[in-house]
Amino acid sequence: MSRKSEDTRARILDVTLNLLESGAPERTRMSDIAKAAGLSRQAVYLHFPNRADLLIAATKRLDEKVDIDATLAESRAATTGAERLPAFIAAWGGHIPVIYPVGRALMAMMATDAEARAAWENRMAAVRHGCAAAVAALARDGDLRPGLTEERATDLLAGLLSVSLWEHLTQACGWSQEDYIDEILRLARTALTGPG
Amino acid sequence: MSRKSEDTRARILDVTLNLLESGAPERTRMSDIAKAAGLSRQAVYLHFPNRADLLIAATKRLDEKVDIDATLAESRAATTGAERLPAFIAAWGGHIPVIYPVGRALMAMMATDAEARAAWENRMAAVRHGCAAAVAALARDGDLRPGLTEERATDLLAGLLSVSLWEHLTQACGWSQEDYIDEILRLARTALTGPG
DNA sequence: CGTCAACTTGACATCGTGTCAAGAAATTGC
DNA sequence: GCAATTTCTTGACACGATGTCAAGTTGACG
Repeated sequence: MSRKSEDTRARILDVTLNLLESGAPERTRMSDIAKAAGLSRQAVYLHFPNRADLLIAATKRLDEKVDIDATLAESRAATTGAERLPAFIAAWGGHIPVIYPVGRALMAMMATDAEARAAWENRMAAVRHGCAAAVAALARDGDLRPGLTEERATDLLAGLLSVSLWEHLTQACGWSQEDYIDEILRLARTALTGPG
Repeated sequence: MSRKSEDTRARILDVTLNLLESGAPERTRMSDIAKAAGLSRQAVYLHFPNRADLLIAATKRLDEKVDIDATLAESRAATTGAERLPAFIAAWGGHIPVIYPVGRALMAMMATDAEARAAWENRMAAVRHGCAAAVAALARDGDLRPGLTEERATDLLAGLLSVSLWEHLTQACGWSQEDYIDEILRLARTALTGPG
């Protein structure tokens, strides 16, 4: 694993992310990626066994770049549920547009590729984990709406923070990111903590 | 257009719906459909120009079968917004599991096929129309939360009633249909009419 | 100089969609 | 009941994309 090989690998991933972000996600065939990286199509296969693995690696690279952990640390710092919920929603909600292009490509592969599906579900499980933590904080404070189990509340919050709903409101309906965050927060609050 | 041709066409559509509903939606290639209908693959192309058109026709056939219009008429009969909202949510929410198998196949095609995308968006526009009507009824009664425009409220309601959210809660999280309806109704009420 | 890793070139297999042409079988019209 | 027309079959083929294989080239480093 020489320096050069690592560089090429990184270049492939960067180029892939660029292609996905630059408007035409259907133009990210293996040959498009290779061309953009200044390589032959086969050279790409020397670094990634298949397209699914390449896309998954690209999401991981993106995570490193934007340091999602640091972003989420902020919400983990909040002690009370009432503070943690908006912090988490702002953090994840703000991260969705960043991962959306590559997430979209992965979601498109899910239909056919089991590996892509597993990778995406794995990422969503991580989000769910964050949801569960926020819900637990609410529960600890006794703020959870009566009759709502923590698990149910987590399901609900994860649903409200799904990429699909974000896509619907911001992409299809044209909401600003700010409006999206505000409305989802309001929704989550009333759904989880009940009226009042 | 003889009787026989119509019959064959209908048989193809029924068989397609059966395949989609019967667990293995990825096993609905043109050849699978043909085999299940007792036809050659090419015969299917004599009735439908391509897979997208076939799936779209299948959704239309499904609509006829379950008479979605009759179902929605019930919600249209409600006069006040407070009555109309739950009626509409129950009607559409109850319809989702019926159209889910074919909707899923169409959604999977959306990534590549522009025609499939247009067909699905067209259907979703119809749902949005129902959402708008329910929102309008609330607005007429003065029940809409202050600061929320009718359009925004419609966006929100359509998002809450999206197939994706239904899929997440009932398929991924295992909620019962009843729990789903209850929770979405509660969410919609608090989101649209505000606390109280 | 020789070796090894990275890369290229070009051919090929596979899968699913969609097309085409020639002919068989069934239905319909007269 | 026969002829015309429609429905369907058989079998071949093109295409686009993924992924594989084999042989050869280039360049760095000891």
